Amino acid sequence: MLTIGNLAKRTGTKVQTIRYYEQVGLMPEPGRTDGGQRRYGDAELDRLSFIRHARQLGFSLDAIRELLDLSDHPARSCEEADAIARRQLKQVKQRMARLELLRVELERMIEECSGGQAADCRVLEVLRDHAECLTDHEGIGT
Amino acid sequence: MLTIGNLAKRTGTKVQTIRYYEQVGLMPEPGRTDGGQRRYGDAELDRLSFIRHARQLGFSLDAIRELLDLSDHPARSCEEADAIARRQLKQVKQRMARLELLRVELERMIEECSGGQAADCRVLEVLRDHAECLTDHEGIGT
DNA sequence: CTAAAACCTCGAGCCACTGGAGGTTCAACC
DNA sequence: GGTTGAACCTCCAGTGGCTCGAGGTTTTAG
Ligand SMILES: [Zn+2]
Ligand SMILES: [Zn+2]
Ligand SMILES: [Zn+2]
Ligand SMILES: [Zn+2]
Repeated sequence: MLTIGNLAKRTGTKVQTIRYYEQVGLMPEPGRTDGGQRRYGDAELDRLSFIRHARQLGFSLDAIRELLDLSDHPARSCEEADAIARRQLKQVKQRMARLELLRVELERMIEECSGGQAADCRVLEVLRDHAECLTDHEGIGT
Repeated sequence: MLTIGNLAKRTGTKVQTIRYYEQVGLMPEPGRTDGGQRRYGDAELDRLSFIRHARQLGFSLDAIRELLDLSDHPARSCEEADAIARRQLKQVKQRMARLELLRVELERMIEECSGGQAADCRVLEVLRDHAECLTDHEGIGT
């Protein structure tokens, strides 16, 4: 029987995160001691490892919920699992493509700035005027 | 004089976002009509365009605050602006590197799955056991 | 003058955690 | 068996960067 702290250590998770997963229904409510502390068994260790691994691969908690559900029903078709993974891959590729555009623009403006006063800063100039950019950047951020 | 709606249209921003920027001190408190509605001039148009463009390039609102400050003080050195841009570039590169690792793992597990039952799904197998992965993925998500 | 489009404020919700306050339980040691 | 201190508990708030909705007011075109 594992305490929540030991489960956390074994899976590289924070204690609060485990309680959060329980709260949102990703982890089951575990058994408790007479004093009310959580105690976990091997099934929960496996489940949390699965969740953490899927998170590291970028899956959302909603996606993980579905994946766990499929993993719990071995007789079902794996079509859905594959579809989730393909969606995830597509998203990753899209993000990479957008980041690549950002990289190019950032590198260019940094390279072109020769220092001095803010008035002549190439970085600030480009930010003030998108016409200085080579590419469009639809969407924001990431 | 621009209404908030027109300013929004011209910059590709949502009205609520403009109000949010005002709330967090990125946009100044504009003039108001007698009835209390916001009215903007060209300075605000420029400022919001700057903010939006910087957001498209992935800068955080905090970074943008500093960049705006420098842009407002042309006599200052541009060292700091360049440093902010370099930090941003570094972050972009790091994210791309991490996404590339995810891409490889996702592609591999999708390719190796030959369909059928969830019991034999390669996607689920890999999620259950990180030993099936080729790379480590420190950090989570993105 | 009326109708409807656009504006206003305030509050909550999103994702996936993370941190803290204030209190209780457990385990090890003497 | 008692003491200590680490680990646990619940509940609440905050993060970033918006986004939406309710319920009400102002503006503007016809
Ligand atoms: Zn510069
Ligand atoms: Zn641009
Ligand atoms: Zn499969
Ligand atoms: Zn792995």
